[in-house]
Amino acid sequence: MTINASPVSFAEGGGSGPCLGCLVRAHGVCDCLDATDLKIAADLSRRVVYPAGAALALEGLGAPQVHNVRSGVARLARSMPDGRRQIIGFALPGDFIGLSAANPPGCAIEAVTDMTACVFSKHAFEAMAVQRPHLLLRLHHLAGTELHAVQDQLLLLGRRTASEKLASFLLHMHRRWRRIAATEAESQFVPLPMGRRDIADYLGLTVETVSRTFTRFARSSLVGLVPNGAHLLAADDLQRLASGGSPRASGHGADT
Amino acid sequence: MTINASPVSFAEGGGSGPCLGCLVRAHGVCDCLDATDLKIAADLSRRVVYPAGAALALEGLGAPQVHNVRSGVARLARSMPDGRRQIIGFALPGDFIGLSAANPPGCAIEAVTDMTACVFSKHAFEAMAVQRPHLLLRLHHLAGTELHAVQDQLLLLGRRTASEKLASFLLHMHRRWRRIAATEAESQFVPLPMGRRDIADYLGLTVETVSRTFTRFARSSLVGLVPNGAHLLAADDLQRLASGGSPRASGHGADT
DNA sequence: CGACTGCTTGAAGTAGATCAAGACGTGTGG
DNA sequence: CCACACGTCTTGATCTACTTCAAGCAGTCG
Repeated sequence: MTINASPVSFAEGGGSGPCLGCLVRAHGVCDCLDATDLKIAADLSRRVVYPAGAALALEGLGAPQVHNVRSGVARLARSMPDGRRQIIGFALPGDFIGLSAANPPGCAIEAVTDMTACVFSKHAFEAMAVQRPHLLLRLHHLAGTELHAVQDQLLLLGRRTASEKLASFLLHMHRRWRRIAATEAESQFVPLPMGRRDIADYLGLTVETVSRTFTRFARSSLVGLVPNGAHLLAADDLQRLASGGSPRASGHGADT
Repeated sequence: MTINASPVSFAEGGGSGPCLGCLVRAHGVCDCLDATDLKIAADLSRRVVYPAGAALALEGLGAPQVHNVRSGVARLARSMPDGRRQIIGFALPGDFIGLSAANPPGCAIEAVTDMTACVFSKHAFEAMAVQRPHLLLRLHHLAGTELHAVQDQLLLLGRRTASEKLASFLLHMHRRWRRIAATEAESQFVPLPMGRRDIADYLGLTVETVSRTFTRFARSSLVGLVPNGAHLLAADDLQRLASGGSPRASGHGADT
């Protein structure tokens, strides 16, 4: 039950500048740093490898560290004493966890897949940030984006039906992945490395409902299901569904 | 139907320093400003009176202004094309709307009661902020708090039952009001100036369910209902209810 | 005083939860 | 290689918490 994998860390600061070759730099906070500052950041951070299931931070304790995801996917979750869990968000490559992002006093952070991240001491990172208006502004901007995203999530959780939730989720993830992997910009494929349980806890549903809704989507040829992902076969129909375009009448002819 | 009340604005900058006497200053962003900066802020802002129902900002358009609530209550809401609405939050006296708070690209902002606010041009306010580390830090801190609050709301909307939602809401509002009106620190009274509809849209429920749940609480002597408010008669029971204390007592230790 | 609007209460309906098997891998060990 | 256990995903049957529909009721305001 409890996956107790321990992270493998290896300091890599001071090398020939690991950040310069960072594949996700353009999408993250580090984009606004010049070569000099990148060097400083590299010295301040350590590259850490987390196996799937590892905990980067425990719920309740404010993490003393901030993370910059290089590869893999993490989930931020908050849960209730009786086990009910709400996933606050998924952190994809390039995402920054801990400051602007979500984790003020306590959100559990766990690796969904094997992942690598740049880890800074929160304190040191903040100290660096206050010196650099560029970076501070970037963080402020990220906080705004974050806030907006989480508001959408409020609307989704409070007012959308199961189908609308799942459709929104697929489109949302598709957009996020596409931003990262510009190579396959045209691809209608959405990687879904997280399990059904995670999706359910993200959308405020049960696994069964998620599974059933996926099946219904597949039967209506809205999506093609494959292990760890989905192909969006009718993105515009999904879009209409997501925004409540066809309220209440979801049956696309394919009944029984 | 459409309440089209227009705000009454009157510039008051430059007077004998209206901010110094501001009753909510200690709770808001302005707390970190000294007399000189307060004067500058006063010159930058105008005091505006909004009647209940007035719109401070429309959904979809990024508001070009930021608001500092002096008195009264506002609601931030986002809604779907078919009318379903989710209230993102309520702004109480001392709350700051627009920057750290919620309103990046578009949340409708409406006055729940008659209210007064200090209104800044977003641009001018930001310009002032970047010059003042104190203020910027305060805003950053506020953004963190905001983010944390909204995460709680995600958990509430996604995983809590109607009773748990309402109990949480009452306790949450009680805490917030108490922080403002230090005078009545001991009071178990919670002002609820917003209507049932607003509460329902905040909690992801219907008016009927909110009303029924209130009635049930009142019958169980958990709360005493009065117009525009409630007395918390058994705050600890409510607290237990809010955190999911009641379901399946004891139970065999299923987890490790 | 009657129209309006917001709150409450009741009865009926339903989306999604819960309970309960099966199907499908996937890894382990013989 | 198979046999077995284990976890995730799917599917079906039933149940229920909340919604929807439909009145009543109490302030409020012209």
